[in-house]
Amino acid sequence: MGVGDQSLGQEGDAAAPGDEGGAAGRSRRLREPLSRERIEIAALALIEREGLAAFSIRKLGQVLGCEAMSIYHYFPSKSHIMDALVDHIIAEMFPIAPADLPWEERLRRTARQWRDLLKKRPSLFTFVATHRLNTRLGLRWINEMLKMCAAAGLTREQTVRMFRTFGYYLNGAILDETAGYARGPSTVEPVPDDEVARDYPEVIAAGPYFRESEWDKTFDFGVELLIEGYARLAKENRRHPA
Amino acid sequence: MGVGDQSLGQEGDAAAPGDEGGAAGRSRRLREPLSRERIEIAALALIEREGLAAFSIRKLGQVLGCEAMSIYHYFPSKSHIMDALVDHIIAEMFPIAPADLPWEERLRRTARQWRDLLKKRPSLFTFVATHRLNTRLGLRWINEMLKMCAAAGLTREQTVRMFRTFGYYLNGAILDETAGYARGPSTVEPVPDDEVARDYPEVIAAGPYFRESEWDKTFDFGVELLIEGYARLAKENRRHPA
DNA sequence: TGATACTACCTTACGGCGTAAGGCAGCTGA
DNA sequence: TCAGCTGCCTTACGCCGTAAGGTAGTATCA
Repeated sequence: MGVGDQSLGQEGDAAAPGDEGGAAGRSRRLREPLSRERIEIAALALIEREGLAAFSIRKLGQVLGCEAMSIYHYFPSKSHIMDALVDHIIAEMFPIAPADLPWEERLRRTARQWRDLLKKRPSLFTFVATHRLNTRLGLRWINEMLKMCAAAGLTREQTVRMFRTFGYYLNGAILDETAGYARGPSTVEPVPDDEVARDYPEVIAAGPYFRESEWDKTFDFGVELLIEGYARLAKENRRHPA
Repeated sequence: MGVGDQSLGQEGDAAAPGDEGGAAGRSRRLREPLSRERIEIAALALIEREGLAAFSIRKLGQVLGCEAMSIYHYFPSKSHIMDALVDHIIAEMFPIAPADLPWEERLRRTARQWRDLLKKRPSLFTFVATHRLNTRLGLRWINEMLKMCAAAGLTREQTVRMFRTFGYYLNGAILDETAGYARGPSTVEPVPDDEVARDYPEVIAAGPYFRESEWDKTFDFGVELLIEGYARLAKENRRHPA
């Protein structure tokens, strides 16, 4: 896959190669035209296949059967692509949990939904977690979530802190599961097992509950703890109205 | 700062330029010799000054007054440097909160300590959060934290889930404050303010509590909620012993 | 019908990156 | 005196994002 074989690659991937005239313009016809949507979908797939660090515009071009610079006709920079990808997965967070359910259940479902969604795209999530959700779609989602939290019956201030702390927990949990103690790019020189056993007995004793099979339960443990906390606050508010 | 002026840069930065012989070997003497420690400290400073994305071995070399490849004499790769940096800041987490304090207070203090430490190094934290703590020092810290959690009087299983969920919350919170809604590399094309006011009223209403001045309170809100949750679990255990 | 403008995509080139391979000066011990 | 080692430098390779400018095909209008 050197530099010299681009035109070959283009024609090779395409269908119906009957009437090739030989001119560069001809071969362009043979594949589906580019579009923002096509670029985004290919990028999402490439990122999860090769990892965030290995994702590049040039490789994306290879996958799409075009030159790297052609992509810049649809997105002004790589950052703009990344932004579009974040938006792409936020779109999958709609519709949110039905409004006729109790707020506890809605929160639970949203937590699960967000987690399931992002664990399908672990590589992209390491990007999502360290960037903003300031797009229109992101704001819409935050807006809906704030309404959901308001239904718990807390003060406005408590409602916002509830939204924030629940989000903290969610993202922290997913990040840990995604890039955490068990998977992903780990320390270059890990500590040998026998040394761990000798020097860090608590870690060993905790081992069974660190396993991936326990992640679901640990995640729910925290979610329920927080929901109970919010509910308890709401009950106190009712007992001592401002 | 082109490529051709390396040797000039070396001699210019150094002290005591009295006896320069002119040979390349001479000028080397004029600056402090390299060492792992010196490289780590320069790297930490450079990362916070220029950001994680802009951090490179070549720039690190410039700062240190040496060629990029000289650094590879002390670290086999950039990844190894990053690992050393993570270890460097974990070292600052010792000593942990005194063991004679109640576990609630120890947890509170550790939360604050971890948060204060990482907020001083926001750029590095975006790396820490998405990587492992599998070094000896990291394991030692986890080991101590597990002991701290065990003092709450929960079952072994609950203790581990407590450790995990508290860590989820901590890292999620710090990450959000570090790369969150208010700062850092945001969306390339932010939504205009008047559009936010029109379409996302809940976000506007929540605005006052999203401000940076509220972050401390929001952080503590979540910490206390979790600690109360753990304490309540412990009390239930005492009422219904296994 | 032919000129014009626009769209979609390609070519070339630049400066930066991590790092493999190898060189070379100065010191240390034999 | 000389071998070997330490500490650092030189060169080069194949990546990267992207600025600048080209070019073929299509649509529009005279």
